[in-house]
Amino acid sequence: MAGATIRDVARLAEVSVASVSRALNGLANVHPDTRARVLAAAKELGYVPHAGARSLSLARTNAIGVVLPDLHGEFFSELVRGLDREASARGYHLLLSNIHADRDHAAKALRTMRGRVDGLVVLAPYADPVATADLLPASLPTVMINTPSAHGGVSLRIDNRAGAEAMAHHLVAIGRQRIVHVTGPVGNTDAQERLDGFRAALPEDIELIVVPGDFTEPSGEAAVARLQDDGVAYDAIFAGNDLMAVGALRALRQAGRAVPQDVAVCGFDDVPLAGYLSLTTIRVHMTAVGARAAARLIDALEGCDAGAADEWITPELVVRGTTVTES
Amino acid sequence: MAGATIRDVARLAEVSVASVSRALNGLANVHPDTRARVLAAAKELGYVPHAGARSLSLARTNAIGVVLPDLHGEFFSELVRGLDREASARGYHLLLSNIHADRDHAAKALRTMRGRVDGLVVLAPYADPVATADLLPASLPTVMINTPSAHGGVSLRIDNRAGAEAMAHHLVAIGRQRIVHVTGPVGNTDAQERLDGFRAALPEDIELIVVPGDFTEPSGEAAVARLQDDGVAYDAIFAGNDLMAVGALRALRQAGRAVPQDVAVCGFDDVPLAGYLSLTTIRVHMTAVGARAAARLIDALEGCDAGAADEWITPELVVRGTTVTES
DNA sequence: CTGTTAGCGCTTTCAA
DNA sequence: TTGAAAGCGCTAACAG
Repeated sequence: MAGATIRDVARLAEVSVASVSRALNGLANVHPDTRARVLAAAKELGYVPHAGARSLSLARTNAIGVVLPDLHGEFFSELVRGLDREASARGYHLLLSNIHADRDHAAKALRTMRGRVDGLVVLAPYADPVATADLLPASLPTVMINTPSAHGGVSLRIDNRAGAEAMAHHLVAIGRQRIVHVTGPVGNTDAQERLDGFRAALPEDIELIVVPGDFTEPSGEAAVARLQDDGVAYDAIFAGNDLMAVGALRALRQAGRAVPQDVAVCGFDDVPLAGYLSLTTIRVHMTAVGARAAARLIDALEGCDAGAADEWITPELVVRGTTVTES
Repeated sequence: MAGATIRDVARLAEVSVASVSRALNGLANVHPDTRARVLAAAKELGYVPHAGARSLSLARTNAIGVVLPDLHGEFFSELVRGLDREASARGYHLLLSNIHADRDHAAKALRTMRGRVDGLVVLAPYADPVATADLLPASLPTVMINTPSAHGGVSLRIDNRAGAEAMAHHLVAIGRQRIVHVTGPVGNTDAQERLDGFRAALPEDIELIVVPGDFTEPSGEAAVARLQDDGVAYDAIFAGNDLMAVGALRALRQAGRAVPQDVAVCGFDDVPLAGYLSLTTIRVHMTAVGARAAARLIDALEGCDAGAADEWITPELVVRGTTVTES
């Protein structure tokens, strides 16, 4: 019952292990009769090839390691889904490894991937790309997500700037003049890029009011409260992410201001709740990111890589009821 | 740069490969000097052991295969998080494999796990447990989730009945008399168990009105509309899942009925939206399910398994504003 | 077309 | 305490 080997099959079929290997792998140079005998023997024994042994022999595992800082939420599951879709379509498995803040742990986790996978997709937990690159086993091809490719490998970047620009154009197009941006936490790269892109895309005659936030719902609420207290006039709020936009919506409702008539509200990310609340936002299509990451890595593994070192994924503007009145 | 082997280390340290192996694995019978030389050589070469080769030799991979029908949503990511938490705490990796409806594909996916993983956690895509069990490579220990353990292995079950019973008690406790249950699709096991448990826990003097649904939001909306049309009187709705409860809430609001005063509303699952809408529901703690599944599997692998074949995970009643007025 | 054989990189008896 | 050597299960020359 427990694991017939290729040798057992060879014995039963009365051929050599080489013939079994050839027959089972569909090579051409096998006599039909031989192949039939092998297939029959394999079926009779319930033979299943031992992937580990195969990998060792071929020096290929057909698996890719996925290293993530954190396994939370929608973001993660979409990314993994994209990775899996592409990987399984091309005959690869996914080996998951989540990495916590601890550096040593991270280094060990990466090392134990050697000999298990052919390459790595890494969503770096550290701000410092060089430091992260240092942890990688030099022998493993790697695709980084959202980290500049300091290590000379491939890197996939979310184009936060482009997303923020698209939102700027949208708000201007619907005639908004005095726009508030609620930022993410200081030091957060995504937050910074969104602010920069937004500011850069805004025409001179549009006023931009920047209010600090930290990507949490309460901070969005607080931002609106502060604006009210200070008596600041504005006709649009672009929150650095959807959670803060949701908080802003709540505060605006309490303050009795009409959305989108008085104030247009929008966020970034397109979390599931955004659809429910009809929030205009920027969708970061993580499924696509995952699929591209897997595709680039496998291309590299199979020696047919073409693309540039850095590839940008452009997020998509999703216009909903918080910026335009719905028909 | 690319992958020093144990032999390289041995050569540099001027010892045998056996000594390198012993030194690196921390065995006792190694002279301190030897160990030091080996460690130095390993560090100099940047040696990282080849997990694949190690597995083959030890007949242990320290990986567990996770086979899921579908990688969608919160449900999935919570489950994986639980699996990963337990697995990585005990030194195991997770190898992901999603299985589509196609049987042959499923069988192949399962087979290619042999030699890659030490055991399997399977969330069966098929209603028929026996058929699913048949696909499993007989040699791999397996924990099934939400499938009766027809195969003689371990099985983790979500206790839908217990959840529905808890909800029944809650609704009765708050004085509801004529209760509607919106069912899931016919043939769905979860849906059936929820209905059965709910019915069984309701006292004789409480009226139960069963309305068909299909686990979608529109079907929850439609159910309420139908009740209105038919002029049916009721003071509570227990939807078979949260999505339908959300639909029901929307329809009730349109119909101008007050929640929870006129009608108490509750669901099942505790999706993220439920918290936002303050929906009373039953939380299925998938993280716990995942962690238990990994724990049971690893226990079995390491020969210290104790528990029963079937283990029930009891979901938790979460009381919110759609059944009781919030303080 | 088929069998023999030498590895893949590591662990582990078995002797020394 | 150490080294030589035999595998783990499979693939891939290389001869026949």
